[in-house]
Amino acid sequence: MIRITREADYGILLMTALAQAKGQPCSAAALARQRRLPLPMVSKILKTLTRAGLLKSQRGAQGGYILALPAAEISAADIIGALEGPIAITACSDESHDRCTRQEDCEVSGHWPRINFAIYTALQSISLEELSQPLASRPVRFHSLSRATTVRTVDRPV
Amino acid sequence: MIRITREADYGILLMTALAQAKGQPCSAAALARQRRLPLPMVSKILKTLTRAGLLKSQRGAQGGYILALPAAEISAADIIGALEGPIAITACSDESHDRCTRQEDCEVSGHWPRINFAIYTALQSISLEELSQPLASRPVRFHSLSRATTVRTVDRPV
DNA sequence: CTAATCGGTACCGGATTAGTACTATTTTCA
DNA sequence: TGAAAATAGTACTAATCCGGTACCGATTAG
Repeated sequence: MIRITREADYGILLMTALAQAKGQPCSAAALARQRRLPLPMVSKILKTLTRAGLLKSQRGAQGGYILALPAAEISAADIIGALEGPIAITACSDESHDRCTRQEDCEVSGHWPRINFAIYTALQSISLEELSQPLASRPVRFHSLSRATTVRTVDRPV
Repeated sequence: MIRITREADYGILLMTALAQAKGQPCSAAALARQRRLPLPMVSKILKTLTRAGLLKSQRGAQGGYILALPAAEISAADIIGALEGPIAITACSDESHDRCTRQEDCEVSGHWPRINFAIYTALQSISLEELSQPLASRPVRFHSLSRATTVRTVDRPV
């Protein structure tokens, strides 16, 4: 399973909360209560998102965080990217490519960027605005994605 | 950064090797040598891919592995899915959804499937055949994906 | 019957991540 | 002017997860 860190997971939860607050500043404590997440973690994440330019912070009493941009202009890729660094898959395809000493033999190395780009595009096509609209009809349950018809997979217990 | 396990990474390397071998059975040892990967790991991965129906195995002397389907009919999603389970992001969106006790408060929970589906589609659009063609022009270096224009991210040292 | 090869399970060490604690800085408000 | 509220930053710890290994059983060719 492709994975992102819990930090990014929480990040999306927090950003949607802020999007729904529509301009009203929210303190880290209020957000943590609302989403039932550990406060220190929430603080940390909000700080990172602020440094990334996705949030604006106001210190002092009555302070808090607000979105730095309209929700429509923030994508899932932005949020995840801010919290996890550049969106890229695999040890072989990020900046630390140097240590991949078998580059010459690694015929696919040049192909990972294509895969990464596909994923990046997919994530960028989803805006925070969409994510923060409580969906009307109850969840279409995609949870186990149907596999390709020609192929069966084993379902590992997770 | 979004990550897959090294298992899936190796899996793609091995599958491309087998695709290039075009029907000629390859032993685990031969593949490990060719790709310079640790043999036990290679064994493990090939076994999993076989169980998933992507490879056929032949035991005994002169045995080995071959693709179970034409390379054009195998996608990156198939390979990654076989090695990592269903393609899904985050603890909150897979089968073990039960343990996500804050489901009611979690407005986005219904949206993860959309994100997952986008990624799944992106991965499925890339066939093993494409991946195993040594690309003519040397790698377009996407390595650091350019971020959204409106947003700056901190580059964590990886 | 022997060697080669795949099949399966159990286990360990190390890296990464989640989470915490503490302190400094800034701002509001009485 | 001082106290309280809130963010900012850094350093640290504990637990989880993953890569990798070892070992033995099963199967087939010659």
